[in-house]
Amino acid sequence: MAGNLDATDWAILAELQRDGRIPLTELGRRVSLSASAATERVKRLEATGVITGYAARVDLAAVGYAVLAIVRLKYPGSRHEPLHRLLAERTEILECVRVTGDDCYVLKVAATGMHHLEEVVNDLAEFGSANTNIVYSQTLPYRGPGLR
Amino acid sequence: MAGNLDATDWAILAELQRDGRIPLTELGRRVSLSASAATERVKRLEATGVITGYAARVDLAAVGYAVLAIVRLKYPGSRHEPLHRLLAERTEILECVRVTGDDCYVLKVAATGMHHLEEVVNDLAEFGSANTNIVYSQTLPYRGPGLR
DNA sequence: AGTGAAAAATCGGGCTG
DNA sequence: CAGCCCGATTTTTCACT
Repeated sequence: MAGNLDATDWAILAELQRDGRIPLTELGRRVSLSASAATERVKRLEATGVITGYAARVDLAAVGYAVLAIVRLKYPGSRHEPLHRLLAERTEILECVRVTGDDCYVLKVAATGMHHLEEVVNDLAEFGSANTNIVYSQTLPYRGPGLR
Repeated sequence: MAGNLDATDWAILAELQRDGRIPLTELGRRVSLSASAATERVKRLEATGVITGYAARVDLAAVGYAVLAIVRLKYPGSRHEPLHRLLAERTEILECVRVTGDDCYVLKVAATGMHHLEEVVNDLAEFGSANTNIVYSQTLPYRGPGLR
């Protein structure tokens, strides 16, 4: 966990977060480095765990998930294995974080429609009281750190 | 756009979401396609807007953001421009969705520490009542659609 | 789906502060 | 001594058939 990143490292992170598939030589060009130096930097960022991977961004609506929802789950007790099992089975659950406060978990759920969403929420409601909010629009789609 | 994806398309999406930087020839190998056929498929997925881009995943803690929080913002009225301006300035706000229900917006905020988080929340509280939950752990870090 | 030219990734070695 | 640059070899990409 090297927290010592210079301006060049940040520039590299910005470029790779914007376009994770740019050739390393092109990356070097953009941050004013030779191809091998850029490669070296990227390798180091990967090795130290700063860059954890690369992913294609997929449009949810385009693959049939018309509905996105935020579900807050109040989860009494401390038996968390059943929830983990559900997360493994239900691939419609895209994200799940454990948080402070009254709601123990906040989840992001993708569904093909309201009926489908209802099914997933039913499964979640087995564990505790589920509070669901439908997403109108992604005002700011996820951006990584350091990006404007 | 094109909601007609066959099993091969899904396999391609799964591979590219897991590792967005694999060579197309390697991708073809994994989904039992020739390099050119795989390339063709990927190009089509990009052109039809299914794949919207590629991004490096960056570990927030590793770049100095030790604290992650979910902020729910109750936003009275309908003047949304000031919020958009704040989103543009505060790069610590990583994500923002507009939702149904009492809370108008749900935001994801990364901060270097509690003091930093307080600053960001103060800015947000200018707009309405802000309800903040600190993230203990990412039970399920974001995964794209179709991934197990 | 195969082919060949262009481009990029990889590796080794040498240079500078 | 870490970080960068250069050039040769292997691999991938791209336009065309």
